[in-house]
This record gives sequence, C-alpha cells and structure tokens, in this order.
Amino acid sequence: MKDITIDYALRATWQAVARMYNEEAKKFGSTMAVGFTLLSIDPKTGTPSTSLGPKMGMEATSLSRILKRMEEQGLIERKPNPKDGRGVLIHLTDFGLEKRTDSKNVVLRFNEAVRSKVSQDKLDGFFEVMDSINEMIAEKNVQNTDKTINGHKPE
Amino acid sequence: MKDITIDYALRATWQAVARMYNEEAKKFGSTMAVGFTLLSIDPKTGTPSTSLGPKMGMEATSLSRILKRMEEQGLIERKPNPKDGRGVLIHLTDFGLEKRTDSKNVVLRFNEAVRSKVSQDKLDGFFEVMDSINEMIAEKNVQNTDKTINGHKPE
DNA sequence: TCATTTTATTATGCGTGCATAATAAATTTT
DNA sequence: AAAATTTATTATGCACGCATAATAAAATGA
Repeated sequence: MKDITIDYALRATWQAVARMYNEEAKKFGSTMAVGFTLLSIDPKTGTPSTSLGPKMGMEATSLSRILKRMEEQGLIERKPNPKDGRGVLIHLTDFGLEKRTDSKNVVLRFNEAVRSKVSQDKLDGFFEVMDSINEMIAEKNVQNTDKTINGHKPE
Repeated sequence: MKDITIDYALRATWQAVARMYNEEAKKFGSTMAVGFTLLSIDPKTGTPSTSLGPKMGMEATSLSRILKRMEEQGLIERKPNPKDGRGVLIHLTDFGLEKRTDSKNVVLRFNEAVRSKVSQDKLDGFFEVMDSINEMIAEKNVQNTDKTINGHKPE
C-alpha cells in the first residue's frame, strides 16, 4: 500500500512529463500543447475542428487560442468545411508537418523509454486504472458520455 | 496492447480529474490548486514554504502566486522563519483549516471511489509505472534527484 | 571581516485549460 | 417558410505552472 494518493501520483507525474515535453518542444521552437494538436491532425485529409477536442480529451473552447496561434505561426490552415458552414477543417502546412514529425519523435521516445522500463503487466494495470477513472468521471457527467479515452490515439 | 499512448492516457485522465476537482472545489469557493496546497500544509506546526514545492511535485516559483492569493483570501498566514531570515513559514488560518477539510473530503472520496473499482494488483501496476516515469525523468535532470514522488503524501 | 556564492522568495510574461458569454450557421419545430 | 433550438466557433477573463530575472538574506571562502 503506497503512501501517496492516486490523484497525487497522477498529478505530479503528469506535471513532470509536461515539463519534460515542453523542454523538448522548445528545442525545435514549439510547445507541448501545440505538439499534441499537430499529432491530432490527420496529415493527409486534415481534421474537422469538431473532432479535435474529443480526440485530445479536452474542451473544444480550450483549443481556440492554440489553433489561432498555430495559424499565425504558419503551422496550420483553416479551411471552410464544405459540408457545414459553421465548421472549419484544420489542415497542416508543410511547416506544420515538419513540426509534427519532431513532436512525434518526442512522444515515441518517451513511450518507448517507459515500455522498456516496465512490464506489460504493470502497463495493463496502469491503463485499466486510467480507464476506470475516466469511466467513473464520465458516469457523473451525463452529457459527456462520449469522452472515454479508449479508441483514441494521438495519431 | 492498448491503442493509445502512455502520455496521452496520463494527460487526458489527469485533465478529467482536474476538471472534476475544480468543479467540486468551486462548490465551497476554492480551486484545485489551492486545495492541494492546503493539504500540503501541516495544520498544527505550519510548513516552511521551502518544502511545499517538492512536497507537491512542482517548482517553487509556481507556488508564489497561489500563496499570495491564499493569503489575500485569508486562508494562510506567512510568518517569518526564526531559523532563516530568507524563509517563510506558512500557517493555516481557521478559515484555511475549514477549507482544508473540504478539500480533503474531495480527495478522499475520489481515492476511495477508484480503489473500490480497481484491484490492488492493477493499482500496484499504476504506481509502479508512475514511479518508473518519475525515475526516468529524474535521471535526465541531474539537479532534480530529490524530486521522486515516493515518500511524499499530500498530508 | 569582506567578498563570493548559494539559497529563499517574489515579480513578470507566456502558454495552457477552463467556464462563460457572444456570434453565426445549421437543424428542428411550428 | 418563419421561429425556436441546437451546434460550431470565437472572445474574454481567471487560474495555474513554468522559465527567467530580480532581490534579499544566509552561508562559505579569502
């Protein structure tokens, strides 16, 4: 029985990863959140902004400013969605694709490093606990039933 | 083999918990970060601000503004540290102690809910993965060797 | 003792994430 | 079709966490 709480371990560990990711991203002139967003955009077809929020596990409004800055930096282009006058399609520029690759490498390096340190068994336990937490929270919020993390991957 | 990355699960899950914690904290006029800080202060002896950052797994500078607001809200008092003219001792006010109890209940409820959903085995896997990640990151940053999460608890 | 270095804290700016509110374009209802 | 509702997006303000820089008080070294 560990001496720390689940939420504390989750929080402190995520913060540590976030610090590290931001540090890495800085090396190629980016940030963690921008990197995650780049990874959530389909390089070939582009991605309707509607699906970005759920895909990234965050509120849609939170993306507004990030996308704005990404557009200003020339990482993405917003194109009107022919199927919905309200919606927007997010496309990567060549520059964005380049940064996307950089971001992907950071993510891959981290995940491989962790997987090489822990057994698949422990990792399964980790993912199950994550699933349980998300389920539990989703149950409390009736309107958010589609916000489970399963079935999504950042690519 | 899950279809999502470790960092993604960590991030999305933590964000979900953070949203929930903030929602709960709002009910008694507080926030998640303030709640965590309250829980990290010893109600009897007070806590030197030096130890708050490491205890909470965050940079010391990040606490400055939070403590400032907490003082303005009457949750804490900063008293000079008799043993070190540079340092400050953080003490809870009666009001702070009250909010600390509220915050503690939120944390306890969450942890109990998770523990009732997952086996101790899975939970051990979770904690081991968290430890591995923190170790790995600590190894990269030579100056941060004392930043492991083990041995700390938010109370 | 005096100078240098280390340590504790605060100030500031930036990026991030949320809630809330506003706007505009569907969609549904009548 | 016109009105009401829903949905997609943006704007704004607040809280948070970080890095960097500034300040002040030890601690260390000469």
